[in-house]
Amino acid sequence: MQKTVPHAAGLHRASIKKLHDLDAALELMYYGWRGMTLSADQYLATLGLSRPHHRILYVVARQPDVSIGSLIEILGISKQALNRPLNLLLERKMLTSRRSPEQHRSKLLRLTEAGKRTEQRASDYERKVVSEAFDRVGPRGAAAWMAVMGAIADSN
Amino acid sequence: MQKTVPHAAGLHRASIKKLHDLDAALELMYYGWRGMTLSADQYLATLGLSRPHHRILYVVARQPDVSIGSLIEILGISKQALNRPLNLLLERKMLTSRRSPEQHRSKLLRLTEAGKRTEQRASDYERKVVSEAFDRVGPRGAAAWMAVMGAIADSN
DNA sequence: TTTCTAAGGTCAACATAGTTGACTTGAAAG
DNA sequence: CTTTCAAGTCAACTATGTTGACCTTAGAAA
Repeated sequence: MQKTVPHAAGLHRASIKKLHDLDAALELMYYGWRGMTLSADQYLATLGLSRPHHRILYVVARQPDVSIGSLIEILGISKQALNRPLNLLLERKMLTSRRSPEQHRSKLLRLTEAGKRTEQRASDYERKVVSEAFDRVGPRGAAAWMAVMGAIADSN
Repeated sequence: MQKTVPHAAGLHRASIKKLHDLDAALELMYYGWRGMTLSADQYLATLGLSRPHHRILYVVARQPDVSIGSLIEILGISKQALNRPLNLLLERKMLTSRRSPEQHRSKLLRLTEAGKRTEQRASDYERKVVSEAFDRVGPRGAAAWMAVMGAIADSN
């Protein structure tokens, strides 16, 4: 989880024939996701971190004092899958964990200053990509993008 | 690659506080990608297949007689990583591989009827999701979505 | 007080998807 | 005949996830 920093490929969009009207949209979703996360992932890799660490930092930044159980639910992964990246972040002192005064059962997670810094920088890379794209299409285009993505996200 | 069919979680979008203006967009990209691929992945799982198999089928459907080398380049993965899913598809007779008459070195890949059927169904699930979302926002919204995604995809 | 329950933590085994590196094979080209 | 190159294979590894089983801790209830 923190050793090699492999490939770092840029992977230009391959242009292949379209069989259907919507093929371009399918490919754009794939390359869009990769395009948004690529620079953030490269930054995170320099710290020996990756996507799951970022997801944890992202959520804790927005829900300070979140419990482990809630975090598991929000991230949609198992407790065991959360365990390793979470412990790495605690070891690296990007997160603190304390028991709440009243609800002594749960632990409350917070970001340290280092954690906040890292979360911000990684998320900034992603926001920068989105922001530049939004600038090209104006506020109405951005709103339409949000509407489409919302419909897709809620389609299940 | 073809045994258990785990979790199949639906994972509703978690609504967490927004620290920045564009946080909603970051989250929509994540949930959008998942929303588009979820039903296709569920279908593929019933066949013991998954995303990498679909990616192979998708490309070969659109570039019949593609060589292994080109496929590697288009998919952006290593020859060794391609090997297992590709062989499974050959064993399952979803793909055929033959040597070309003139360029006898390279192998040419094609979909069998079964391969075409599977590729179509899986891609249909994805197109259906996108199509319904596009219907809600109209052609101008769809065009804006494409423009934003194109800008994001090409941002590196 | 003892017992039950819920949250958290840990360990083992496994699946999947990728990586490098080191080969072999088979056909084309010199 | 030898070299070159595409393809194929084997091993070892990393990373991210999954189940299942089990333990610890602490609050709640009997």
